[in-house]
Amino acid sequence: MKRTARRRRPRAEPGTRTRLFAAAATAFAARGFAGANVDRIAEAAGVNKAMLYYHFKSKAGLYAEILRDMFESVAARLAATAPDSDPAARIRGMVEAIAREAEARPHFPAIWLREIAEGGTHVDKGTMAVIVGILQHVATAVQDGVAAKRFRPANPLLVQLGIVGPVLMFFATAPMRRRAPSQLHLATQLTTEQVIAHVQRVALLTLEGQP
Amino acid sequence: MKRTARRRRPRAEPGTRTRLFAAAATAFAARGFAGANVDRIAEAAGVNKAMLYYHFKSKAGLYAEILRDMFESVAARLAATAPDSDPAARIRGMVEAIAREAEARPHFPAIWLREIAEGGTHVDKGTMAVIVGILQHVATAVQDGVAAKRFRPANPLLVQLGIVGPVLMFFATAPMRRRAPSQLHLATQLTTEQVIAHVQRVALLTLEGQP
DNA sequence: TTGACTAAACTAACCGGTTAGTTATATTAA
DNA sequence: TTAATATAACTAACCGGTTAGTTTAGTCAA
Repeated sequence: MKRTARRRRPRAEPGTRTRLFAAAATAFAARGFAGANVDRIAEAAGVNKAMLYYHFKSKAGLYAEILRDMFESVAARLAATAPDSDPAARIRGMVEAIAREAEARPHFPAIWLREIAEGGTHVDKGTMAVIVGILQHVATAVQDGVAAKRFRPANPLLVQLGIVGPVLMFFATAPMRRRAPSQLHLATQLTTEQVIAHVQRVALLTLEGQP
Repeated sequence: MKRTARRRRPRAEPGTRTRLFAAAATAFAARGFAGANVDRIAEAAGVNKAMLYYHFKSKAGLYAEILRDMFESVAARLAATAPDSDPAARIRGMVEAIAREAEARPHFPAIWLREIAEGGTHVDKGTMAVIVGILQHVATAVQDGVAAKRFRPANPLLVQLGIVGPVLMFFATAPMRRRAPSQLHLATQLTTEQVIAHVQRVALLTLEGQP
């Protein structure tokens, strides 16, 4: 039995691969790698499941591609902020890169938090190199700032955590805060700009302030 | 619903229930709710799978118990720090409560990060109340500090994120850092005390410092 | 007797992944 | 011009294995 006229996919619509990618990113963010279901991903993308295996190697391969894509995008944002600018500007740039990425790709914070919880099990070597590069960006900014006597000595790891932690948590907890009891004013609307400004201020206060 | 009376027979080994609880917490932290496997949890606890369903309602019920237990423990730690102490001490107490909990129950940070990523899907009403109480502790400390003109006005959510984010991330990323390339000195040994001191300092610097 | 437990079989649903076959479009050979 | 062919994109149906959860039958100690 023929169905009613097979829909012609207009050029304007994103391709099957792109739609699968987006649907998978949403599913992985919401349910995790093990919790996400390839049948439902395909359904959400409006294609047959076999197409997922036509365009991607496997569920794990698709996930790995999403991971790499995420971090390469962050690295690209970082590269856009002049790497030779002064240390404080580089710290601010890091905060902004993470926050803008989280805004542009809503699946980014949740997937990243999950990957941390899982000990980076799905992070392949290439992706790990990208991540290391991103963190290195912060570490060298701190080092340069200390060398220029603009920053007081600080453990780079603590600075990284002080930036990535709050920013990721802010975006990742958004769905939860919406469900939280309203008596607690956790749901207060905060703009991305306010979060960026706050984390930038805290990071630099820590680095520039007195002990 | 009747809770089984906790009359444990004196035995050298920890009870079956306790071992199941511990094995499940480890599995849920490492693999997430969907990724964890009840057969393997039972095997890790050294008991038959049927015992899991004898002691707990279901996989979801077991997970919910672990969640509640985690947050009740944090709340208990917080309650131990005099709630009428000065605002700065209460902020410091929050940092310490989270960090000590993470140290005492290694599954705590990973499970909590996953639950955030999942939008609190598994958090029941009672557990949510405990969580709200914990966050409220920070919010009122900020309010009191502002009222006493010891703190400058600050969004409570940003203060909470600035404490919980870095501390959770520090402990949760530990397994990942161990696997990270050694050229990056991310694996530098930081003690819990150092992390506590740093996050306390940053939080109070933000609240007490000048704009 | 009863509560705590072992061992193992069982089920119904679900999962990731494969397969054989179909359709649309473009290319090429006569 | 047109018929044969190539190729990419697609589908329905299926497959073997795994999963949470149940059940049955029996052990053991207080």
